[in-house]
Amino acid sequence: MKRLSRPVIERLPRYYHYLRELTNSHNGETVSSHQLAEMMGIDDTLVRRDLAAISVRGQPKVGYPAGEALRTIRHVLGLDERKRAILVGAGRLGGAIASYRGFGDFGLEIVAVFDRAAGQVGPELGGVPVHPTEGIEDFLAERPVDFAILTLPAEAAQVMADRLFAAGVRGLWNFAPVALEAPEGTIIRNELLSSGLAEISYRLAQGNLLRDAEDFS
Amino acid sequence: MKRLSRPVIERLPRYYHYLRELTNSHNGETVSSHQLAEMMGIDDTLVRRDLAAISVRGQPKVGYPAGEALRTIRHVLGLDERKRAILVGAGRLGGAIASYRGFGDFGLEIVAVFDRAAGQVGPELGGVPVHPTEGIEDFLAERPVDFAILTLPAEAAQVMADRLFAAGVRGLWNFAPVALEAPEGTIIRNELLSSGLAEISYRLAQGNLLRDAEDFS
DNA sequence: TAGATTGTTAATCGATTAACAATC
DNA sequence: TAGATTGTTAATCGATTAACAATC
Repeated sequence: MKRLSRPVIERLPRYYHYLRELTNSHNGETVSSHQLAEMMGIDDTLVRRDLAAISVRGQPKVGYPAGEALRTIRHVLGLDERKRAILVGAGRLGGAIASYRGFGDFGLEIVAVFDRAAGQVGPELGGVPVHPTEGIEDFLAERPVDFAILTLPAEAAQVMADRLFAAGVRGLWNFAPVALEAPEGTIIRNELLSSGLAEISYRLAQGNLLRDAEDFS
Repeated sequence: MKRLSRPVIERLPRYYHYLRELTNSHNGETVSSHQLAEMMGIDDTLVRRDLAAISVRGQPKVGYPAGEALRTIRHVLGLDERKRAILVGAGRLGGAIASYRGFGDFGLEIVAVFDRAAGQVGPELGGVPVHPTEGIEDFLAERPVDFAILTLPAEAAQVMADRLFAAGVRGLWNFAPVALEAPEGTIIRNELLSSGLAEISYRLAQGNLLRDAEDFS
């Protein structure tokens, strides 16, 4: 398969979301590009183009097979592969992520939590064992992971990121409110939640309260 | 000022972030488009274009005034205006957001937290008073807010969103893992955290570990 | 068959980048 | 002045949408 463009990659989880809704409400054997387009707030040509890009074929006059589309998206995004991760920083946000069960559907398995003050956190967080930060390197040497989730304060984030990459971590899902640098050959996704707040602020300030198709991100 | 395009709006918080770093490390009186471009991982022409769009003028041979650029972005994004919000859903994620102080720099003031089981949460969360959900309408009638932050489970989210909009809320910052519908004339931003996970999953699956300028979102 | 819907090519649109003149 | 950097116009690039033929 050709490498997908960024816009397509960003739409796939949304297709996935809506297709799941459709297939749950058992009237969802097939779905037309028009239906999906309406749910997504985009043009139906774009839906057909996206589905073609991941080789989901429809039938004229009938539509697309919803279940197959769902499975294909799962596969293309790699959601059907287990991804082992550690979480660093057992603050409130870290606790929320460690406890949230929904990521399991996306193949995520958090195998350990690390915190400077592990003792104060307790032996487990969201059912995951908590260890002191010092032990990260040893842990990773024995049990490598696919990526790390970073939920530390801004000040501590870059240092920890460097440490993690040095210890062989290949990817980082960063929730610290700072844009982190990653070395060549690794992947990083910075979730700057304040960007969302900035957008809301801008739109409120503009008095631009009209909702458009782009409200989903 | 002309209405800004979505890509520009998404870059402004990042400029803001880097400009703040620069001005903190006191060698930051002026900054060149080249410097900013490097930090952002984008072309320097784009930086000049963006700054021009918000009427920040530079001086040939010198660069752009960092402090002024910072203030202008604050103003354009409306970060210098106080935004009053309520937070609905005092789970772990809600607690993390209510407790996080950094949003204050963006003008956010969370004035109340609501939860179905307010009694179990306690009288305060992150220093904000906690009330039972039943009281939302009365509260908003007396003390209107600019928007609401939603940190509920997926099942409860749409019903609560409808309730909030009916009670006159004009904007919604939604962290529930579901894309919510908003009525005409209101704004909504859905933070689907699982989209970030999907992207990481895809990139790991592709073995595409090369970091590019797009790693920031 | 007629009608609906897919699949794809061509046109459009918008954002980014290249080129370069203006300017301090 | 010479050189560096801005500001802007033109070119390019990529994504979306329009048009429409193919097809069940």
